[in-house]
Amino acid sequence: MNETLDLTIGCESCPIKHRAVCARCDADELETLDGIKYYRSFEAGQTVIWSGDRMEFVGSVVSGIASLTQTMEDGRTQMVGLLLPSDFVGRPGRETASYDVVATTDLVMCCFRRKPFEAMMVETPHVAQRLLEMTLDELDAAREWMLVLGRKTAREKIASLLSIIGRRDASLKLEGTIGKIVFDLPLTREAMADYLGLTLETVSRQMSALKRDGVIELQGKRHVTVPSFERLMDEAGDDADGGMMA
Amino acid sequence: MNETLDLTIGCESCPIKHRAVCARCDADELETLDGIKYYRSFEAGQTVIWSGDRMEFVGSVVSGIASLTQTMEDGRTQMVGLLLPSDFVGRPGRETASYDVVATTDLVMCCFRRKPFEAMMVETPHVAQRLLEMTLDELDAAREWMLVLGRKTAREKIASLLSIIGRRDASLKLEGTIGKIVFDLPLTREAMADYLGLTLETVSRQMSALKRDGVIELQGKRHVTVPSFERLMDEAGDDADGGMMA
DNA sequence: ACCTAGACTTGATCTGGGTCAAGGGTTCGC
DNA sequence: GCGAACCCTTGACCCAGATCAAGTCTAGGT
Repeated sequence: MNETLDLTIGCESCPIKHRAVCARCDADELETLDGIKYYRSFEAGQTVIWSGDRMEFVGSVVSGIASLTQTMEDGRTQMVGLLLPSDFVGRPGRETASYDVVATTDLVMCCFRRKPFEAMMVETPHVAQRLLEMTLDELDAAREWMLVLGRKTAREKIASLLSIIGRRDASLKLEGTIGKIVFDLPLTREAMADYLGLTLETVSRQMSALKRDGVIELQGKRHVTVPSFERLMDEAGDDADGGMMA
Repeated sequence: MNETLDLTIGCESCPIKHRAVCARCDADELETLDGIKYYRSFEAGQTVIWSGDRMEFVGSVVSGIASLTQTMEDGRTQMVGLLLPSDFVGRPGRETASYDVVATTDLVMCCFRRKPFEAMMVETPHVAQRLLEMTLDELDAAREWMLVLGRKTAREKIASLLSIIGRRDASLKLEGTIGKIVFDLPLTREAMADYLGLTLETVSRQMSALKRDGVIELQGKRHVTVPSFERLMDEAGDDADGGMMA
């Protein structure tokens, strides 16, 4: 786990310990990255980059949450990815962005100018390999989400989202308590709806239903307690260990 | 375009001209691949590999169509990817398969034993980089599909699927006629439903509706003529050049 | 203290697509 | 030529989730 993090593309001073240091070859790539990396901060609601814009940088999320969204001309929007701290943003080798990237909460990103980053990738194969692993993980996540979008009921969708956020949050805090999990929802009801392919009213109703049925407890609108994670997974319709393999 | 194909992982005798030859460095990797590659044939309906099984090989589709599907315990299934000739199958670096891979039509695959293939990847960085590009393309496709699954109506879903298959098919045949497109549907109504998150009855009804409205013509059940590709794209709800960028 | 705005909840009603059911067409083996 | 197995179509009905419409709750701002 820690060894994997060490191979993540990132930077020295991030609160999340992830650096472009390769455990295998003992080289420190930070040297080659210096001068091309910089930080960018965004307020909640700000757009980081618009779909179709020229992409000047790649980078990773340091703190906060960003989301990838696609919008149709008539305004229907679908969130196609949730970027949590340590997630990579951008696509080496492509000139323009394919989706809108929006700061869902206040957000800090660690960026690298794209061209020099691509050059470095060619010279340091293990960075490309690490990037491949990360991309394959994202692909798996996207495909798991396709099952959620295509076949699950509203209640199962909510439970799936809560279990993903809960798991990520718990593992970041290293408090992998079996059973009980506590976390703050970083998304508005509307953002949840956009991620799940629902309306915000349906999200609200199903949250109330899950609360009524004792699957979750709510302190305020955003603070969630899950008394039994197994129960939540069950509601999500996943087999018990489904997401643990990733 | 041709240069890209030359970099695709593949083999010498495939009907599709794709080989692991690197245009950049003039090396021919086939040499290192010999002895670890082999062919496998499957009949329509056969399962290539089950989710959770140990993955002994990676490879690419030579002819026919395979699909990646996920199934819930109660039998609901969602197709999460469609593999057309030249598409890569498998995940270097992972021991077990994440989805069922099913032969949708008769299928021939060109396979490489996974371990030696992984070893080769480490030694020949440009293969890893080509694989990264392909994976990023797949990720884009998966995310585009999330919009289809989450926000589009049944009619738009059908139109989206037809435009994807039609485009792929037309570009393979190099008959990129502007406007009119003719192709054979390689999927049953049920497979279409599984891909679109619909029931087969709804697929059938919407196909009839598109036919009634002159968006498509049907000769038999599977042979499709699209008189105006622009019209089809319009029905799909994409902006006109949406899928062309990929 | 009061006002406003954004985030959320809840109710009433409507509808797109699911479900159930009854066919039709083709292709196979016998 | 006949049944059987698929694959596909069409109709009738139903329901989960969308839509429309009031509200409530909370945090700021003045």
